[in-house]
Amino acid sequence: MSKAKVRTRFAPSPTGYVHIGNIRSAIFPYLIAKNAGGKFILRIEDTDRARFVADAEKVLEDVMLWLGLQWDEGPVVGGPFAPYHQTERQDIYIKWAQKLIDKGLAYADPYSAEELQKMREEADANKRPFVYREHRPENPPEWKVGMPLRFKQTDLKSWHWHDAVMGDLSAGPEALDDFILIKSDGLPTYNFAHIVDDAEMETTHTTRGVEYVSSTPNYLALYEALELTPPIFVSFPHILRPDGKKKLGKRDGAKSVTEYREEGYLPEAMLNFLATLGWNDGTEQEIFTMAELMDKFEIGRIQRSGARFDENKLIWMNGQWIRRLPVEELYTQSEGFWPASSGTWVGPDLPAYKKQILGLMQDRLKTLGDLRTGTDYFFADPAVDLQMMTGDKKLKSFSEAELADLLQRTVTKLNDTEWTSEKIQDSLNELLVETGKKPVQLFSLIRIALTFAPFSPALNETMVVLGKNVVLARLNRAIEALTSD
RNA sequence: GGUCUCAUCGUCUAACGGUUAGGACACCAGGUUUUCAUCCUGGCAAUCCGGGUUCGAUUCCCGGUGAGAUCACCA
Repeated sequence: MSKAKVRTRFAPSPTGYVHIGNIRSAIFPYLIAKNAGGKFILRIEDTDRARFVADAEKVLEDVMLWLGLQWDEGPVVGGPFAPYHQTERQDIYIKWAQKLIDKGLAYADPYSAEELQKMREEADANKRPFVYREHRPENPPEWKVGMPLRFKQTDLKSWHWHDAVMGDLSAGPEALDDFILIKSDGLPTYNFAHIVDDAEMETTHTTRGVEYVSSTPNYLALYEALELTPPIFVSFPHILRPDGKKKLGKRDGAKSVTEYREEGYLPEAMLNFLATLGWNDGTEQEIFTMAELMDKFEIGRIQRSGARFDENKLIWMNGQWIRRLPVEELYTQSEGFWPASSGTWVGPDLPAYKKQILGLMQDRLKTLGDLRTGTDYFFADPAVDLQMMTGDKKLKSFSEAELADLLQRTVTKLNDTEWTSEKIQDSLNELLVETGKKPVQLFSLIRIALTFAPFSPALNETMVVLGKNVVLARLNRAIEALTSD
C-alpha cells in the first residue's frame, strides 16, 4: 500500500463524556494518517441508543477541533463514503448481513433474554465458560429485522495475526463464539458495524484500545466469512489511573478534556502530553509541536504497556507551552480567563493592557486559570489590608510610622522618576542606599502596598504596567491607612 | 476460572547482546540583589524473581511471580 493511501479513523460512541483516554484514541490515528499524508476519518458509532447523549457529538467535535484534529471525512465536512453516522447506514449492514445469511454463516437467535441468562448461570454453576455456540439452535427461524442475528463460527481453529503495536498475537478456539451481528432493534453491534464500515470506507488501519485484542479472532473469522482482507491492526495500550494500575475511566473521577480546557490548559500542551504518553521518538525531546508530531510519529514506537496518567507532567508541560507561545497567541487563548474586574477596567486599550500583563505573567503561569486569581490588582485597586503589611515576616520589626515613612520616601522618589523599568529600578536601588534597608524589607513593603497579593511579578515591571498615577495613588492610600490611627 | 497480553528510578521513558543503565516529571539542596514563579547547578532514585544460551544479558529462550484486558442484543 502506498503511504498516501493510508486512511485511519476515529470512531467514538457519543455517550457524553470525553476523557483523556478517549481522545488519545483520536490523536494516534490522526498522526498515523498525517505522517503518511493520508486521510483521517471521523465516524460516529451511535448504535447504542440506550447510552446515546444528544449533544455528545458536538462536545466531541469541539474538543477535536480545539486540539487541532481536523478530520478529512465525517460529520459536517462530508466525504465520499457518507453517511458517517452508523444509524444512517442501517441498509448497508443489512445488505452485508444478508450475504452471510445466504452463505449459511449467520442465523437468527431464538432465545429470550431469560433463557440466555439461565444458560449462562448454568455454565457458571458448572464452572465452565459460557459459549453460545454450544447452544446453537438446531432449527433457527428465518431471520428478519426485529430478531438478533448471530454469526456462525464454522472453523474452530487457532488464529495467528500481527498487530503493528503488540507484535505477533495468537489465540485458541476458546476465544471464538457466535456473537451478535444485528441486535433486535435492527442496528448492528460494534463487532459487525466497524468491520463493515472500515471496509466500505477503505480504512487501512483499524486502531483501538488493547481491550479489543481478545475479540480479534472473532473479527478475523468474520473478515474471512465476508471475504474481506483484514486491515492493519493497531492496538493502543491503556492510559492508567494516576493512583493505580486500572484503566482510566469516568468512574475514577477522571476529568474530561473539556474540564482541562476550562481550567486553562493549552491545546498544544494537551496534545503534546497525550501524544507522548505511550509514544516517544527515541530521542530526549519532550516538547513537540503538531507539525513535529505529524513528521515523527511512528506506530512502531508506540509503547506496549499501559502508562499511568501523571497530572504533574501535564502541568509542567502546560507551563512550557505557555512560556513558548508568542504573547499575541497567548492573548487569543486567554479569552475567558481574566478576573471579573478586567471588565470594569477604565483605560484606553484593554487588549494592549492585557498583553502587557501577559508579558509579565507568562513565566509564572501554570495554567491560564491562574490569570483569574493572580491578576486582579492590575484591574482594580486592591482593598487595603493593614495586617498584610504590619504582619509580614520581614516587616514585623518596623512600626507603622516607620513603614509609612518608608513609603513616603518611595512616593517622593518615584514622583521624580521617568517611567521606564530601568529608571524605576535605578530609583529603587537608590532608595535602598538612602534608607539603608535590605531589598527584602523595602521591596516587600512596596510590593504589598501596591498589590496586596501574596505574590506578583518583578516590582519595576509591575509598576510600568500599572502606570505612574496608579502606583503613586496606591502608595498614598497605604500611607494613609498606616497613619490614620 | 478460561483465553490473551504486559513487566527499567515513585511516574513517563531511552539504551544494534558490551554504557559508570541516559533523559524528563515529582521530590530535596544551592544560585539568579523583594515575594510566588521562571531559569541555572547539583542530589536522591530503576532493569520483578529463578534458570538457561553467550566471553558477556535490561536486551534472546524457558519457568515462576506480579499486573492488566477480555469472556454483553456496550462500544
